[in-house]
Amino acid sequence: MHNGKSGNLRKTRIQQRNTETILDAALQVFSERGFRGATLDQIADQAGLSKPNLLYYFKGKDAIHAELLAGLLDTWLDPLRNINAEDDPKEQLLNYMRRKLEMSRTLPRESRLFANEILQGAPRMKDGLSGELKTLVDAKAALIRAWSDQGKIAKVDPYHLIFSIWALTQHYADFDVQVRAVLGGADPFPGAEAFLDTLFEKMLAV
Amino acid sequence: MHNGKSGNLRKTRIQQRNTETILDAALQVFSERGFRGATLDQIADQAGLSKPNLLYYFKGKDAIHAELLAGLLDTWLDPLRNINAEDDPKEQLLNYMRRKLEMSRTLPRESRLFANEILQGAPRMKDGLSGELKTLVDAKAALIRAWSDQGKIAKVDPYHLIFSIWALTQHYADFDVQVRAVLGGADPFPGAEAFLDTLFEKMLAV
DNA sequence: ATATTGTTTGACCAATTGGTCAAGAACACG
DNA sequence: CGTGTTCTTGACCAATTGGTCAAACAATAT
Repeated sequence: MHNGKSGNLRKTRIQQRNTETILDAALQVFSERGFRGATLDQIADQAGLSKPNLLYYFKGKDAIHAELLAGLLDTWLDPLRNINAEDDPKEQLLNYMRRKLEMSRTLPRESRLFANEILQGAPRMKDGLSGELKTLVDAKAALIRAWSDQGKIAKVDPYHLIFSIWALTQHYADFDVQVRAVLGGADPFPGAEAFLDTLFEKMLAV
Repeated sequence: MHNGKSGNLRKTRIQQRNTETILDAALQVFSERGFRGATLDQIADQAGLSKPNLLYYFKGKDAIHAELLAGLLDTWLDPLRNINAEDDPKEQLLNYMRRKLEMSRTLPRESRLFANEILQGAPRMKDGLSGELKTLVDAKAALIRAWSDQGKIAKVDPYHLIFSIWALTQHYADFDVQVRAVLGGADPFPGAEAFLDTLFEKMLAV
């Protein structure tokens, strides 16, 4: 029986293993070629399976892509959720930045998958952006604004502060080729962390 | 006679007009769908020409894309070239940031074309990155480092400073959909300019 | 063992798409 | 005008690619 996109309650060991293999292969290929640039043959190749076998586990190219995107926004926003009214403001914002930078280092494929989707106008994620994303950012921006007003951090536009964290950290995953070309191939992350630490210290200091 | 990619010494008025129309249409389509996501039919449509007519002026899809990329890196790096040893350091860096932000506002298609190319691993631009780009950045980074050492600006890693300018400004063009979704559709640029001005003031202050 | 269910694939389609070509339409110019 | 050149396009190809299907091949349960 064809079970397609239904939850992750896979029946057999084989199903579990193969869906994981396929999703990992698809993440690889989609992230480096974009949705339309990726072919089922490439994904099948990368997964070490035949194309019809791929389509035994997923209804189609769109379904694979959709499943990858489904969890992505959530994963991506998770660090932002941890920001709360109780803990130290500056420390939390620095930590958020650090976690995002860490994600660029350890999950570059996910970052590029996301970047590809946004670059193309987010045709399969628009809802998530103006719904889940906006709601969460609005809430955290209000919190940051309060900190600003109370003099706990410098006066900054909370929205652009959040954008700057996204831009600065994701840049190292999304523009990796360019960064490494300029640095002559050296690992950018140690330098990036030091730079961003100092930068955000200065930005937020009252 | 087929004149293809040869310089821009077009013969007739018609050739001049049509090559321009095609390149503009191609910029539009490539920037919003990526190289492989774009089709000749879409470009022809956008240009108001037939597909064979497109191919009368350009040798193929690659040739159109190549011609667009050819000038792009140059245009993109132009503001950086203006940084010199004579004028005021902080003022120049602020100006560079402002010009890059301005380019994100007025040339978002070019920014996205560039982003697309880098995201895919820069298959058609690698040489430019490790050649022209690296050389220029190395030179300007040395200059910035000197300013740092002389106490004319704060102590900052010049490479990551440059990366931060790219990341922060291009983000508003490349992630436009996301930014506008969060802001509820409002124009991000006025706020961005104010935010980035303050940010770079603080970053560079001795 | 054997029937049942789950998995895999070679052989095929139909649609899309980059590109060709010959012939017609528009244009330049003596 | 007339004629050679430039421009334009409808009709086609061949290759790629997302997707199907029946038949073969494993696993598992009884």
